[in-house]
Amino acid sequence: MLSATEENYLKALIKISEKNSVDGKVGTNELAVDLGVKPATVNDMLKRLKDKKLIDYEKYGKIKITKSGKKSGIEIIRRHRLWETFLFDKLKFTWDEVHEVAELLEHVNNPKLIERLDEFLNHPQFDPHGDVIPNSKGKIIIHFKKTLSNAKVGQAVKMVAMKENSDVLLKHLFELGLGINKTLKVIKIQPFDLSMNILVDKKAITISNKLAENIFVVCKECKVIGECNKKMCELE
Amino acid sequence: MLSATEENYLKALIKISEKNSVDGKVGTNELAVDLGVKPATVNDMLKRLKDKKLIDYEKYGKIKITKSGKKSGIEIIRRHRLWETFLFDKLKFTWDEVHEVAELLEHVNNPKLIERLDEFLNHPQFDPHGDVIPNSKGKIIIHFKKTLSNAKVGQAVKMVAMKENSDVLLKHLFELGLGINKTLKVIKIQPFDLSMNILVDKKAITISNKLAENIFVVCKECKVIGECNKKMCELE
DNA sequence: TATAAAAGTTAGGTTAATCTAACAAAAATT
DNA sequence: AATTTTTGTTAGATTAACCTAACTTTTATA
Ligand SMILES: [Mn+2]
Ligand SMILES: [Mn+2]
Ligand SMILES: [Mn+2]
Ligand SMILES: [Mn+2]
Repeated sequence: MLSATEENYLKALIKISEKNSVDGKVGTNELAVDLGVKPATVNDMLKRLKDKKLIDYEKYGKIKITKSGKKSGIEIIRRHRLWETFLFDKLKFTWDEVHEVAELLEHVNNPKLIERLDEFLNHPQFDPHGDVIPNSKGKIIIHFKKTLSNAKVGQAVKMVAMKENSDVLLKHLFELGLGINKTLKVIKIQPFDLSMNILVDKKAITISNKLAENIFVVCKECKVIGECNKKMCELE
Repeated sequence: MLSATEENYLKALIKISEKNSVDGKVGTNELAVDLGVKPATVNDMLKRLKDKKLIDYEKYGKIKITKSGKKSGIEIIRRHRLWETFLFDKLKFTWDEVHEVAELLEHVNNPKLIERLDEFLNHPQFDPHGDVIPNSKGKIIIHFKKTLSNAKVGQAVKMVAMKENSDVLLKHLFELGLGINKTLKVIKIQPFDLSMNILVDKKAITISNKLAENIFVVCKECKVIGECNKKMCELE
């Protein structure tokens, strides 16, 4: 059994090692900054995590999460993102409110709860920020995401994520009636500035090329999103 | 801010003092047994709870929860019962599975979460065990519950709770198609053994007087359940 | 009422998670 | 290569929540 604190270390380790994509190794100070604690505190915890075989680590060396550590960590990320989806879809929290509450809910460890929640939410693939929700086997489906600016006239695409999570972008999208999982159909592209006329919820709107470059989409017809731009998808 | 442990002490205190209805005072050992810890541990915590003005307590004296302690405690009970309702109504957990998970979820302290959950569940008044859910002001609507055995021929009543929560009773009710919030109409009462013919979901069933004495009901017509057997309610 | 039983307290110890302050090793810069 | 900066470790404290063992007070009962 993992404590909430240990769970947070694993999440942080996964997040940072994804950023440090060279070798996926992480430093003590880096972890301390991310978790908002002192390096001495991290050092203590590293010993416990090593004992539990959740990390590989030698004194003065770099930290590397183990297979087992990653498995647990991904499970926490799954819980976090499912709760975010619940809060957004069902309880009508806004995009920027969900994270804080999910930070608490993610530590409630009951497998049946998470499976039932997943079912209740209709096995969502993305959380409200467009991040992929790992499946119940801990597998993260890799999405070959393209931006809306790659879509062609006449094409229908599904919005799956945003390039950044800033408030200005979010508010802008909200005002335009855009959001995760919405279906967009490209009506026209202006050759001059590449701005697009698109159809959302039967309403025609115009969006700039700059905005289109910040919206990740997948081909509407693709059932298996992970295989999107391989065979049938028209997005390039 | 209260820790999960402190919250559990307040819940236990409210539960036990309701049972010790003479003066509502509780002893150290009693609390220890209920919480599954040693009396010495309780003694430690009593000092902390007293410092936080959540209990009144003098050395070798009895423990009495304060106004403020009760307010917090009822808030936890509200969360617990709302989560139980969520698990039962939305995630299709069974009656006997919800408590364990709600024990964890109840400690997630976010007011907006609870208000939204309450809304999402349509402001339920009872949890899946028939216990009253305190409202957002911490008020517990007092129900003048009567057992089904008090109902008269021709009367329609709503099932609100069970006298006990045993598995045998639950299974029996389930097999008969009975459950919380179901509307029951009394068709006939056998003078010999007081067994009842009742209508549930348009189906006629027969139940023994013993069972009828274990089912709490309120008059179907009463909007304000708390005022049930005062004015309009036919139940006596 | 004296004594035994029950209830409650205290002292001293443990563990997880945090801290500060001092120190040591590794890396970067001159 | 020497020095400085950055990074990481250790020692020693603290706090909440638990424990055991010994002790004290209250209550019950012979
Ligand atoms: Mn988040
Ligand atoms: Mn967290
Ligand atoms: Mn319960
Ligand atoms: Mn609890």
